[in-house]
Amino acid sequence: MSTVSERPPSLADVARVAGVSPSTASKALNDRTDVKRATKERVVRIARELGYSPNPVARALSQGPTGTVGVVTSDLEGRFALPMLMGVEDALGADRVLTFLCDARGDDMREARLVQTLLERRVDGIIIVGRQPDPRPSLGRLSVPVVYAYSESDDPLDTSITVDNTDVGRRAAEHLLSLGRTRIAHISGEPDHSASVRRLEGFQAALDAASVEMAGPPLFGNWSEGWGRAAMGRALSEAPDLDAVFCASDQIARGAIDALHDRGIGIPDQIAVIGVDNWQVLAENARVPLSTVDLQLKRLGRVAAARLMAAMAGRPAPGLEQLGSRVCARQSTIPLR
Amino acid sequence: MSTVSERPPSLADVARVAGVSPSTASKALNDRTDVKRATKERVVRIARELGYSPNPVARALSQGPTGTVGVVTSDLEGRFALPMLMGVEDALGADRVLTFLCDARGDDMREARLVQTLLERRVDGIIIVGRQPDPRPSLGRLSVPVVYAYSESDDPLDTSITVDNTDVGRRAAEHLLSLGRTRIAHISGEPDHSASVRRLEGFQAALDAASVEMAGPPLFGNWSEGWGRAAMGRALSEAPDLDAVFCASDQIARGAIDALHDRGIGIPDQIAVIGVDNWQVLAENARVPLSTVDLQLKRLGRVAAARLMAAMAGRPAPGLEQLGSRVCARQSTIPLR
DNA sequence: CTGAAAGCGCTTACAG
DNA sequence: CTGAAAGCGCTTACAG
Repeated sequence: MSTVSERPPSLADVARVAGVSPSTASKALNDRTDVKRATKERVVRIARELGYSPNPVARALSQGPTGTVGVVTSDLEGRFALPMLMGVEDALGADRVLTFLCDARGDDMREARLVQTLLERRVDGIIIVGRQPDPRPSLGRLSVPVVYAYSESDDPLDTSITVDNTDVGRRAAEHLLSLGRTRIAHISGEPDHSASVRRLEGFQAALDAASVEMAGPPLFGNWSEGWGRAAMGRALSEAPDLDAVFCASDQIARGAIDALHDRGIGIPDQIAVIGVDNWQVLAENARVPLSTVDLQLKRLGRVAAARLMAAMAGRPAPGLEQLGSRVCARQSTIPLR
Repeated sequence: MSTVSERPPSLADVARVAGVSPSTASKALNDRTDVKRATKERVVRIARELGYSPNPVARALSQGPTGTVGVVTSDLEGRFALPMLMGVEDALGADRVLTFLCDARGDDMREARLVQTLLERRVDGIIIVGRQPDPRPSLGRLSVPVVYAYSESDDPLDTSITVDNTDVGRRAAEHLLSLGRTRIAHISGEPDHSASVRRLEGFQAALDAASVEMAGPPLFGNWSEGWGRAAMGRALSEAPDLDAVFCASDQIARGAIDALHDRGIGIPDQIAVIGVDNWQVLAENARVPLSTVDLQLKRLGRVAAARLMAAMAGRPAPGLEQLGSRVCARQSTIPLR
């Protein structure tokens, strides 16, 4: 237990001890030109000795940028926001720029209020993290830059960073094809989510390119394990000679694995299974560890933060940027030797 | 798309339009005494008309509190921090107090740096969210109040809010006993986690109180599904006449359910299963929806924030506060009629 | 009941 | 190269 510090040393304290004016001390500490080398070194040394750290509140008041950004999410319950948050933190450098995290709870009014509050707090920028990869209404022009992550803004002049879901479908297909599988079914999620639609498109395109036909029609339902269990049964009756299944989420894939297991069907020797998300706790702990397309959400967070910083520095990059994904292969597609 | 606003109106602007001095305007807006009623109303009206909102940065500089708190977590990957964060946000009121969220990534050095950064930012208080319910080193006395949530501080003079894990074990046992089960096994997690130890204690105590003997020795391993699957088999050979099993986490319980399912054992008619965490995506989607002891982490977050606000208001409550849990019954213990 | 003045801690033209 | 002065936007004794 250290003792309670009095008042933390101010610039004025440093200046007094160093025997210079506050203005000079400020310049010395901020690497401004026109400070004698010796003076600068002395000030810096004394600042360190005194344990001086500039008061960001005061600095913000006089200087402009506050060194804070706001992150508004709607998915704190879910698992998508977290990896993105970590990426944002990485890119921002938690020591330099701090993030205000606010959860809109899926309420548009609440979101508007939060954005307003962040603006009042004079954040330097805002990242809006969506919860579905579907377009969402733009916030319009604000007094600070805004970047939309995961869900794109419906205004093409805004900066949006999302997952390229056709790429997801394509990679899943190519992975299975590369293993020699040709009787591939597809179990998807909600039919009206763009994630479902785009993943199917990419999947279909890759099959087409390989002149392989999909085994049975794509099955749409929801994103749950229960649906995965049910749909797997249906897929098997549509195409009894299946040798692989592409599930549009890890939860669905977990259900599919259980359904196959119950029928005594070997994974991956008889049927290979691949999911989407790389949600570790689900994928690694499946009875057969699950191969999956990793959305690389942490990277998405990093890119979003990088674009935000660029915009704050006066270099906005309007438009939609879609990030690629990556297959993470485990035993559900690649048997242990 | 609204247009970019010029400079937001300042107090001085409001004062000028209202024909009063900035001091008077400030008092009027802040409900200070000694302002003529009419004056006050005029200032308030004009402030509203101008869309004035006080600059929190300036206010913080002159007044003291910044209206911000820091939350340092180590579990952004995991699922425990999130519900707590939501509780914190609820209690703080996201419109009044904003939270800086920082993830220490399980690195003590990084944690120390983050706390330092938060202090420099002049947060009004700090909440340290742990990732295991084991004691963690105290940060010592800081210049602002600190509350430890989930993991308690090793200094009893700090304010810590945690889950009462003996209560967890007790409730699980009482729930199963109330259903008439008497041959109850226990599959736990890591043997050296206090969560494991305390949950066993509570469980044992409740069995003792009912003069029921535990079915076989408690099984320790880790918190994973894989362990749950393996341990369930072992529990069955230790006590073939089992009629219930208390798993120390939902993940373990999921594994146990799978193992029982594979053996054709009916849940809950033959064996009832209860887990801990109420991690919805796991519990609700199990092939038999999982009964579980809910840790009420959101509430824990709310309580932690409430204690922090009390401390910031000069009413600290040192010591450890352990919060009770609650059984959330689903079909794995209560059969559908 | 109102306002002039000082101050929170820093930065930045501007003079010297 | 250095420092006095003004200012960022607000609050709070203190005088009137």
